[in-house]
Amino acid sequence: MTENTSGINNDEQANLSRSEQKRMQVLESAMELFCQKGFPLTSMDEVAKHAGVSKQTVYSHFGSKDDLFVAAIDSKCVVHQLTGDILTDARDPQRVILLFAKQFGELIVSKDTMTVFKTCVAQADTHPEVSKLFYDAGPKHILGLIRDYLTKVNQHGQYYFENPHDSAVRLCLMLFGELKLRLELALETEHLLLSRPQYLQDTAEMFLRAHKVAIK
Amino acid sequence: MTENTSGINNDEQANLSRSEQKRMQVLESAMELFCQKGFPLTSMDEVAKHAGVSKQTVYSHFGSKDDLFVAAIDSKCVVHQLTGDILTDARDPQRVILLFAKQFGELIVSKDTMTVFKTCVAQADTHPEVSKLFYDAGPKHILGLIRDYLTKVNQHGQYYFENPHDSAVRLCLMLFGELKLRLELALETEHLLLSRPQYLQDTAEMFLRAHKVAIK
DNA sequence: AAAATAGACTAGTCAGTCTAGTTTTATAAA
DNA sequence: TTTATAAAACTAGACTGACTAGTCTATTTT
Repeated sequence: MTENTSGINNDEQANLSRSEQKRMQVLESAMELFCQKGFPLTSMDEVAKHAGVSKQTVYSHFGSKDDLFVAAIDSKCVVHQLTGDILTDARDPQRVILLFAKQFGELIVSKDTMTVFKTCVAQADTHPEVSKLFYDAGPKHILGLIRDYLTKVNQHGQYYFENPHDSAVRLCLMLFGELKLRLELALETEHLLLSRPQYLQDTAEMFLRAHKVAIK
Repeated sequence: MTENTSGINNDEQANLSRSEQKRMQVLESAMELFCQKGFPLTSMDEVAKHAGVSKQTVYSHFGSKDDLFVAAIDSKCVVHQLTGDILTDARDPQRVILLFAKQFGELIVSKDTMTVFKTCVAQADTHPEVSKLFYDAGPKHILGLIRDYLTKVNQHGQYYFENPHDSAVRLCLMLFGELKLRLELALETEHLLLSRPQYLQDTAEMFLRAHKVAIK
């Protein structure tokens, strides 16, 4: 009979209903544990237990701990891709850059971003492919967006960015602030959180001031 | 016996001649291995072997692996303390900031600095005292130096830094450049090394431009 | 006598394999 | 439609082999 009311391939339905579901459970547990406790301190037994799955199932879906790690970080990166929809109006850089500063400034120090970043850095030597995934999905992507925006702003003569790429780098780095460094080092951050919005705004203004075209 | 041909203090020679010498060997090996392979992947047997010393000797000088780690990072930090002797002439910020940019820009991406930093970050959650040591000896120290310098520059009216501390943070972060991020992630850096001096100079100029007092 | 040595030893962890038995699902006959 | 059946996927848990922090002992050096 091979009954199938939908037009969708049999395999696809079958695989997603159980096998693929287990796969997802494993992947989600791996993301959580790898980012929470780090790669070396997370054991495969733990992942299996957390996913409510047997160890053999973990190994039948992902051949090794390394493979699982790569798959987990890859998923995390895909989830957090951000769009450049703010970076459009080239006629009003004051508003756009300030808005971007606020958004990026929060994103970069969010718990999720920090944990993925730290996990990638910690394993960079042993898992370069993971670093690459992260860099392309994160920094490279966002630098491209800003560089393109600054290039457009150049055409309106109000501001001038001689090297849009380098300017994009400088802007993003400044927006890290002390906060990011202290988060990386797991130091106390309470006193910085309050002044953070002001810091981000000041940074946006300082950035534009440095590139304002002289005489009006 | 206690023979001593030189005029140097007995204690110093005696203490340094065996026990302290072994201690130094262990400490130096620990610094090297912890920074090279990271804390979790360095075993005490390895440290002992690298130092040409027995395991028991390691344990008699440093009670545990954790103690040894703290001692090793502490030593590394002390060695790399940098002075603020460049940051003096408040009348010529162009020259001073450019000089600082070049020096700091190289220091921050040096192999030694990077490895210590990465090691501290990797162990920040499990060894917060190590993070503190690093932060105080490194970032905190240098930010203090620049903040004080910018405050002095303020008094000459040519440049104005409304918030010298935040300005110091922004300057240092910008000087990281793409290079530091790519080094953290162990990605290819060849193409950046060539343009690095220009990037540092542009950054110094951009920084000053943003704080130049308007009318002359 | 104090300090260093080699190396055995304990007790624990973990990646990955293997076994043996159970559940799910696809297929195809009744 | 129901039912039989075989393949595929999952399960618990034992097991191998390798590694590690830290202790202990017996011996040698200074």
